Amino acid sequence: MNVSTATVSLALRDSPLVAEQTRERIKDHARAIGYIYNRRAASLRTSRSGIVGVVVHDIMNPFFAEILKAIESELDRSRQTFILSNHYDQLEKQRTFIDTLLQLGADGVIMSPAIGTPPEDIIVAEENGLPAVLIARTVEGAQVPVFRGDDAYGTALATNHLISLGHKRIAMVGGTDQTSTGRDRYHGYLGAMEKAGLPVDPAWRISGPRTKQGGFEAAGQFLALKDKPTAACCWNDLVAIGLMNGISRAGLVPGVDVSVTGYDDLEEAAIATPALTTVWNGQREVGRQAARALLDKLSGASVKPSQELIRPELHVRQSTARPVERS
Amino acid sequence: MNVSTATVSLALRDSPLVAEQTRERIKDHARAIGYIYNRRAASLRTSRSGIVGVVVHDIMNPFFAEILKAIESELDRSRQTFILSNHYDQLEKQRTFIDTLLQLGADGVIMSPAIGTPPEDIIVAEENGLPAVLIARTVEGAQVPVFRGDDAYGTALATNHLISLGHKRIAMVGGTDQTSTGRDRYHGYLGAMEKAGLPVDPAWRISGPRTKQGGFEAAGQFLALKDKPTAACCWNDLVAIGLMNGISRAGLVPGVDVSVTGYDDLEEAAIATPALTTVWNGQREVGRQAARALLDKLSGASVKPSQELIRPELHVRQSTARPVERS
DNA sequence: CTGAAAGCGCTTACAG
DNA sequence: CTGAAAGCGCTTACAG
Repeated sequence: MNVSTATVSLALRDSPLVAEQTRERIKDHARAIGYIYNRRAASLRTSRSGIVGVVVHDIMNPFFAEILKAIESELDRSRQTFILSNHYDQLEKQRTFIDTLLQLGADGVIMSPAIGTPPEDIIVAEENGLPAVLIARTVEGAQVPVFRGDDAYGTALATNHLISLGHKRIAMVGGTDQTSTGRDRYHGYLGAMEKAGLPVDPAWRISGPRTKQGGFEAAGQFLALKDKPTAACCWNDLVAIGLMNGISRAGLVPGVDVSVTGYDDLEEAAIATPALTTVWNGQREVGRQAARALLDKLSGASVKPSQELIRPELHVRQSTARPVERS
Repeated sequence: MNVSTATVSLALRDSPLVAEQTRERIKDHARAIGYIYNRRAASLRTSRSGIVGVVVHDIMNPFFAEILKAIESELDRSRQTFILSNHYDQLEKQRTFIDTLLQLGADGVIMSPAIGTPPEDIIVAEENGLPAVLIARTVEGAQVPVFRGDDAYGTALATNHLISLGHKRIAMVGGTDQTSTGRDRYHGYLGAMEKAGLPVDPAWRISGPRTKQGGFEAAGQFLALKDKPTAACCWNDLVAIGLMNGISRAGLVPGVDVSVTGYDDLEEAAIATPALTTVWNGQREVGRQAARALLDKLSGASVKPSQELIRPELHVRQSTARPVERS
């Protein structure tokens, strides 16, 4: 060939500094010998890796499915490789992952922070050249952009819907107060009840469940409540569907004997039996905007550490109806 | 500090070549200045990256959840970083991913190959130093280890169970003949029917659906069959649950009017209404063994390109019962 | 037990 | 438009 490595390097990256003919000749030859570009070497030199990390509680949770898909398609477009990881709400796992990203020289990270994430964890990452963007949950004190749904508004939507149907005793099933999301959703429910002048019995708060299995198991507790509520405002669709399954198993009919609302509007909500009334959470938007914000940061734009709240929408289906007064 | 970089390098990796005192001094100092190990540089030098790629159709599909978790925990133990990707059964996406792995100098790849993967794709990867292990699906002609369930045996289990309950007209809903899995499962069903001397109407094969949504939509087609089958042997749990939802929506009772079997035994199968009779597929074993095999390959052991078939088990629940003869 | 030197495969000024 | 040289941050023989 008789060209210098510099020329090869430029040619392969389509630099106009190389004559078209030379460029083609080099490219053909590269293809012919099965040349494999060594990104480690390039990255070592440029300190850009083309890698973006994404870490959430559990990538297998369908709640994240749409978010991740949106992130994936945004990043694909910018030819960034993305590395996914679960932290299962364990700070240690999250730290190990961030460490790995730093060692690999990742360009940035999108994270749904684990419960108890101190702002320092994020600050340290940023100081070491790993810009971060948060999704779904906030970390107080971390000066980074956050993208999530307006959770308080969303559960208020669901609760108001139940109230307007005539329900007065409404339980809130699932979720935990240890996350900003959990607190916000609970407050949305409380606020709606208060505004309607309805009393709230602390026993109506069944906290904890976050999965279908959890919702299923919570059915027993729910059905055993004295002065049983006529409706349940659930933490998410998984809990709602599990709860409905548990209610069916006990011989009652969800959507008739007990009204149930979900949260997230998973694909599954529409085909559940009965079809689930739920709150659409804008997951796709969350993913898209978070990825965009990170890419902006990477290209040097100054992204201010704002809270972006996506406005949820109520999707009414068959799992909610007027209360049946048993006398 | 006054030590050479060589000493630092050795000290940080706990080499016995460095005096304990020196080692501690170096480590303390590294911590103090917030030293971050540069894996790109190390990898460039050693040509070992500590990265393993995993690519499947869709990581959000719950079928892969247990497999991925098992792989994750095996790889974690060997301190390998794993990079996950979806190929959505698009060869191009799969190729791009393998290319990325090659460029990053990944140590190996575990893949559930996309439909139509030619053996060359795998051979090229291996020749470029990226050993591969397959899960769930086989690629004829690729000399690599494969780990999957014994699909034909599994659907035969389900079909025989239905036959033993007295069903004679049994449909097979979902899946595609374009994958080895699809063909194997269909053959298991066919074989069981034949062995029992039962005729099979080609119209009973409703191929295609692989998701809950797909199963839900297939309900219409199933219920419209002339001489409607009394049972459906489904491609997987998602299809089965979707089908049951569709059957309910049409006013029939799954598990009574129509018996339904699933495949995979997802967590969800046990809490479906009715609880789903299904075939446990040994996902955890598949993931564990595949990861082990790859790690063995990485550590230089010679791993023969065998087919490892995990033996499935039937889990009987409430979605199957004797046929109701309507006269 | 520790240090000086070479080299992994790129990219980027700098010369020509 | 092309080439020679330096350097990114490690690890690994090799000397001492």
